[in-house]
Amino acid sequence: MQNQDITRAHQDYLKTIYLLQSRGETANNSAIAQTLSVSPASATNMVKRLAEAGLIAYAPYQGVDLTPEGLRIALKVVRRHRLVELLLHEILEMPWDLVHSEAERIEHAVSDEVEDAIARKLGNPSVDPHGDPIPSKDGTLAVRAAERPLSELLTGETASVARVLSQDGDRLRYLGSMGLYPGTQVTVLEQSPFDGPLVIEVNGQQRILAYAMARSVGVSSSQ
Amino acid sequence: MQNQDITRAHQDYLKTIYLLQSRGETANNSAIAQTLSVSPASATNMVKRLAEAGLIAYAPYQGVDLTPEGLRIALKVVRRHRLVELLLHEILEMPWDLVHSEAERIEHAVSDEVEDAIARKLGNPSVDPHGDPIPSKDGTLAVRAAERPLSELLTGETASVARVLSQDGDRLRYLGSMGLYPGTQVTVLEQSPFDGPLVIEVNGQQRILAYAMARSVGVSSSQ
DNA sequence: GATAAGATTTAGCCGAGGCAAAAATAGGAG
DNA sequence: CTCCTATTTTTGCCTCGGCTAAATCTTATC
Repeated sequence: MQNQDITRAHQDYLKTIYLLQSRGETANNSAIAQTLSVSPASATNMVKRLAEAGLIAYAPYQGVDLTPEGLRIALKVVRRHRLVELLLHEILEMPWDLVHSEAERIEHAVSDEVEDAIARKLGNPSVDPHGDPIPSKDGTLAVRAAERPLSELLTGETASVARVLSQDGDRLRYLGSMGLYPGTQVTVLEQSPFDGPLVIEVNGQQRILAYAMARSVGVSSSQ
Repeated sequence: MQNQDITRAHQDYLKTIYLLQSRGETANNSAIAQTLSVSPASATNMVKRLAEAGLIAYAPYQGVDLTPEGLRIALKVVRRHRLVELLLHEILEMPWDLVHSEAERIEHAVSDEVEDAIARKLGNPSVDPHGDPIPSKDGTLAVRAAERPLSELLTGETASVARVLSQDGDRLRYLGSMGLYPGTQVTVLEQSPFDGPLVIEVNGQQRILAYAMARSVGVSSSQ
């Protein structure tokens, strides 16, 4: 049907809408425009075209929602993005703070065959290097253990890092430098009041972590 | 300077011009248009823009030639293309007849960092899965042993496959199915006159090969 | 209910990179 | 030297996906 005139731009918009919604934000025009570094007018324009193509439901001034077909494409793009991140990180051994922006371009050049080959090589992984879940081929997401921000752990509590939400290279590198990768165990030793910094223990080392940073680290109950 | 407004289209044209010239053909308008599956008018149009950008030398009706800067970019694209082919074939274990067309898209999404990471992982290879040489980072090509078509071997002569020139998936798969990969030893047992088929021995097996196919296999003296 | 502020949409524009049809040129045959 | 044919270029057009500025709608506040 509307098979293969889905351009890079279409994919980027659909992915953005999906990601905004999946993290609980409303996918309104300004959010889309801002995420894609595009003017609000351009976003409106593209949103109208996506609606015409049957990929989103849209009524002027009312925000947007993915149709089943739009969701299918968005999940495909997200899957490719995260598989590429893993390929770059695990096989090509690139630092984890670089892989996101690289994957942003490569995801659009990956075919079904390459997608399958990467997944096979990596053993059909279910999370990417930041702990974000990878949609399966048929568009389902693995159920994940309940997650809360590291900033909300109780003093003395231990949990394991489930995902790291920042997209910013410098912040990622900083968090990585103290060992806060998905899978790492972390204990909160002390918490300052009024959203102050935390003292945590990671890999036997004590560290101080700003509250804002701790909010971008998701943890789940150990084991 | 003219740093980063080199689009995918620019890269494709420069690469095409380079490849045409490197295999001895003149890079005239029709050849470029045909290779890129584009109308002659579009080719003229783009050629003019590349000339304005200082990437090719061009005078109307006189054909084109790469400037040093244009050559540099073309070699970079070719390098990325062939590295991606190897990545797909050797690490992701995709069949060799698929990797060319996949690399055609991925090459444009690869940054310097990813290029380096692939080369590192593969041990800085100098040829791709089809035996085509990979330009080095500084734009030099390894000197290769003299090559001639398999069709020109003398009866009884043994040589080793150096490269396989076809880009066509079916033909590649066919040649691969009889073991004619770069590196394989091949002996000509018999040749029919008037450009007739050859009888060859590959990996201990006797095979019959059409003259036209034999022309697309380059060989060099064994060892 | 009126209004100001903020979000969204419309209007009109641009450049990249395609196309087809028409015009111009090159180059070989006479 | 002239003419015919094939190639190349010009012309004029189109779509995609951006942009700014202006108009319009929503909504929160009085």
